[in-house]
Amino acid sequence: MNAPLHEWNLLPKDAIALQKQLAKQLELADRIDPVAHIAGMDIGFEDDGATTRAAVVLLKWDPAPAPDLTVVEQIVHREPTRMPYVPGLLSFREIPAALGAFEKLSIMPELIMVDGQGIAHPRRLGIAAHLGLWLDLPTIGIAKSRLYGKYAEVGEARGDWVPLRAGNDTIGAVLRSRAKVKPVFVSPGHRISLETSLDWVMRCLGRTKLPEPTRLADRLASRRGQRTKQLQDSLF
DNA sequence: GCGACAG
DNA sequence: ATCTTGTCGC
Repeated sequence: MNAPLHEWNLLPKDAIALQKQLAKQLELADRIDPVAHIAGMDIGFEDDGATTRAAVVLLKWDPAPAPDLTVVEQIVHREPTRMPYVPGLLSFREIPAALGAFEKLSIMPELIMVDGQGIAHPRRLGIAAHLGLWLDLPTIGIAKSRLYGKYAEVGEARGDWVPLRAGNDTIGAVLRSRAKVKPVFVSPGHRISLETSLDWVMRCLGRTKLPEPTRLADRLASRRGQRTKQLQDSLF
């Protein structure tokens, strides 16, 4: 599964054409193996953007006796940044480093939660969808802000959600993952439906806005998250 | 033509 | 995304 450079270093027009082709291969019906492990993935940058830092956190999922998630592995993988950020083409900038991190994982998960959009994208190929296709694994996109789609106001209670739509299609959901806090944008990536995506996000929610897999990956990928963790650890 | 625009 | 302390609120 080595990623040839030509697959990622594309001119915008070619990247856009490729997205349209790949989107046709997405499966939006559930095709998920029994879930034993869930991974969270996020990207951060260092050296003023010169280095891309991919973080993957692997959690063990225990449904009984009480739903529980336990961290079993954490990977941080660094690579030189190869593309600038272009709205709509995020996956070409971040996936290469993400793949490097997944290759270092000793166990592959049955489900991946990605920081970013799934199909809630102008060409239905957000980073979660693109990664799901490449790894051939179920993926869910959980973004902290909107890239594409229209939506009505969401209720204030935790668990309330409204559809995120584009034309006549529902491409995701705007979910109030925590009472009175800005909602998150959930959209299926690959091999999963929106309903199941929402179920998993709710099941992985602690008392924070982001579900555990993405929250932990976020912390591992970001500078401030590392500093905060070290500070907390030093306080025992 | 004028905004909007994941991370 | 990143630069960054304290501070307001549940």
